[in-house]
Amino acid sequence: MNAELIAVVLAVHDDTPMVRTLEEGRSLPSGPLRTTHASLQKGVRDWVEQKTGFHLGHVEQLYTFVDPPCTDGTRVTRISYMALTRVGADTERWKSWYDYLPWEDRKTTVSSPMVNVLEEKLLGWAGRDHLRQQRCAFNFGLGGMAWDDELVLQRYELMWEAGLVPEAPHFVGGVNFGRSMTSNSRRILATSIARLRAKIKYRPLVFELLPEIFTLWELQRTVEAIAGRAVHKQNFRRLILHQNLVEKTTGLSAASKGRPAQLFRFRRELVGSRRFMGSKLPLVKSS
Amino acid sequence: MNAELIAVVLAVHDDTPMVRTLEEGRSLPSGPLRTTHASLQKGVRDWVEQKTGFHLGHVEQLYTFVDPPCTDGTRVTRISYMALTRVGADTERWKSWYDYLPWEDRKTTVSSPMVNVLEEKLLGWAGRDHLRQQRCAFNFGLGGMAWDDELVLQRYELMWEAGLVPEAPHFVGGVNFGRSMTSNSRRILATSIARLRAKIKYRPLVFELLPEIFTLWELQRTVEAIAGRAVHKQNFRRLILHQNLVEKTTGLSAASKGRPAQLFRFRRELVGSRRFMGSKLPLVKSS
DNA sequence: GTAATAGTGTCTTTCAGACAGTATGAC
DNA sequence: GTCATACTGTCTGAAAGACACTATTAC
Repeated sequence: MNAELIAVVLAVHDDTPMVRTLEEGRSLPSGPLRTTHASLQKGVRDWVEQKTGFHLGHVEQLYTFVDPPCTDGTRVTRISYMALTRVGADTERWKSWYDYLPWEDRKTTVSSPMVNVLEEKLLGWAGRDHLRQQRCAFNFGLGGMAWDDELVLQRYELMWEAGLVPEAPHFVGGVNFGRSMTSNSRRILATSIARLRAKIKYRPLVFELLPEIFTLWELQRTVEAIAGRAVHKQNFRRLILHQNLVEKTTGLSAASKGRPAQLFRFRRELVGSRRFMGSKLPLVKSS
Repeated sequence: MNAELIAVVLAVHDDTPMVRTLEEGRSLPSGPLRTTHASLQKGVRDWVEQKTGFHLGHVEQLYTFVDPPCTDGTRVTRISYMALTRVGADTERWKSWYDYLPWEDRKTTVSSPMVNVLEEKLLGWAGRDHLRQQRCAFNFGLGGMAWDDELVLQRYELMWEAGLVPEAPHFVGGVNFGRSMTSNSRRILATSIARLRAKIKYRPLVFELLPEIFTLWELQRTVEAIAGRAVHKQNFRRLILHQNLVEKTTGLSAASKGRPAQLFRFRRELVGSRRFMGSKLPLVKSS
């Protein structure tokens, strides 16, 4: 056994982006590549679907790394994968992304006390170093710079470098920003979120996280959950409808309040022959 | 030895994007991960720099895959990397990308006989299958659809599926579109080109392929070589200059013909704290 | 002067972003 | 009717895209 597969299994449940975890949320599911597996991707699908019973809608490779060599000279290769699924209700083992990376949720935590402390600590680490200051400003959207939701990994790595996460050997202690995980699992989670956030802007991946039939408002809330940002409603609608990637179904949503919404279906046959929303989210200015 | 590193070493020489090859251009350099290597990336740097003497400016992981298991149950994990360098003159071992993927060079080969035959064969394969037709149109920019320079891998895979490359087990024979390579090397090359084309649009990677001092025209020609497309000169200038990522140097270029050009230097200190050209190339309409 | 390349100014079209208003349900 | 949510139409300002023009060299 020389290759280990790590899976970041993601779902969105109740407008919260969730990740499937083990050991009270301290690690990610992983398993060895078997000789019966025809490929790495098939290996991931196999044991995740077997173990959890979930159907994985989209599986994609993230990153490969090696452990330091064992005494006998062999070393384990670890290959991380992102997988999207629709079920995410088994709430014991599913945790919100933002439990681990709370600063990534700009929808609710902008200028929260946590973020204020975080920015303060970062700038303290930067000190008079102009380059560090620039990196902090760019990656965390400080000093008037725009927040870039795709820089998830860079932000985690900056936190690591600054010793603000327990995973770092030079952890300064004090406040804990989000739950930590064993070894580099939180880093892998960050990689996965970054990839997903980047990709939903040009590939129709959101639909893997939604039920077959959905309203535009549900679609928007799912995108917002993933991006961690509020999206401009009317412009989002315009964008989606101009793409012709969704089509109306006959029904209407059961509205508890207000006017019932039109239901839509993803035109799945167009995967592989269409782009999606032209690479940008229609954000609202407030963020 | 259970992990093998494969390197796609790229450079741009004389406005031609080059890749470093072995065995008369039929394979890519590769080598085993040693126990002395602290990480995969260090491993790649180590043996490429040792073997070739080139300094690698930027190294980035591409994709990992496994061979079918050996009789003893072990299987080799192969991890591919893209590496950028500035030297690319040892012309024996360096080949143009477009020798292998000639249809990717839209600057010179749009509506060439080769492309015409290629499109014809693709549509022949698609037949009456509407989905296949759509995929061909989308990926190869047929029927009025725009050419997307980032779909390098998708195009190669479509060629493979259609049996138009000798690497495919169901190769239909006849015309060879570009040089083929052993095993899946051409696929890895395609992955690398796709990654680079995508990334130069938002990260300042081009400068790793240019000398320290360059003119805007040289910068543009390097970008064009990579993207395989002609770029609108004035709009490209505007884009670059508005980014503040390059600064004038005192000198002027030695002009053989025409007015000498201003020389520029990349503000390397801004890597990691800047985007680059806002995610789009200013193309010229003719393409 | 011409040829050739470098560089500037500006017009037009497109689209992101924002706003105001109408429609349809529950009560 | 009010409240709440769904949906439509349109204005504006900032870029993308395109075009016309000036500048500086070699000959």
